[in-house]
Amino acid sequence: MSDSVQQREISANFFKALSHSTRLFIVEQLSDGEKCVCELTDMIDADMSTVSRHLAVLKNVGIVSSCKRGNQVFYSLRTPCILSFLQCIHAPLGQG
Amino acid sequence: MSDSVQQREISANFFKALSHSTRLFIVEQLSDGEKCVCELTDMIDADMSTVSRHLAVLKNVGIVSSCKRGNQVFYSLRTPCILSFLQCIHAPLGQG
DNA sequence: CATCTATTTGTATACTTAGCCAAATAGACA
DNA sequence: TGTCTATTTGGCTAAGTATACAAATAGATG
Repeated sequence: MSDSVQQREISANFFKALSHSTRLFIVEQLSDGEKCVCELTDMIDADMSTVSRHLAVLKNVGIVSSCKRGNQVFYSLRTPCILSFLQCIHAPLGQG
Repeated sequence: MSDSVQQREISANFFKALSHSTRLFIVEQLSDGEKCVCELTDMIDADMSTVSRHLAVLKNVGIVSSCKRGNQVFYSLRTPCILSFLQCIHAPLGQG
């Protein structure tokens, strides 16, 4: 498989991870600093197991990383450059 | 629905449109200038109906626009800023 | 060690997406 | 008008995704 094909698959998976509003919400929340699953669950209208699965999706593509302390798992944003993406998207989409 | 909730849905749909390697390929091809469906179909190992549906997905979220001339439909990139996204993604993902 | 809290994973269900083939549509042009 | 080419849409199937609930796991603490 050529480099560019492989790169497109990586990018596609990256975008797929961001293609759910709950996961975008999580990314936004983590831009303030790390949060544990239970804190995020308090903010999201979904079962903790669902939130955990969303976090796993983000982690799989490298958008967040996790760190266990005590019996809590803290997630943090590994690629803050996503935040500038988000701002960048809004502008062009609004233009037409 | 609050503005930010709505904005997240828009962004999520935008990312969803980019979350398929065939569609990323199309975006790359269109960065060179407009192409008709048949040209794209020649480059992609899929039925023309499939390519047409991918183009419709991109058009729905405003990533491409279309223009009919004769009996051909030409698609072009409306948000070239996606190309800088793509470059931007690769860097952070490679970092760990 | 028993048990409590936080998290993840198994499983089932409902929904969505991708793909193909075939049929419909639309323009060009004899 | 009839027909050819380009494109889109209908309908189906297979595969993937989101979600909840329940069960399993792991650390903390009595």
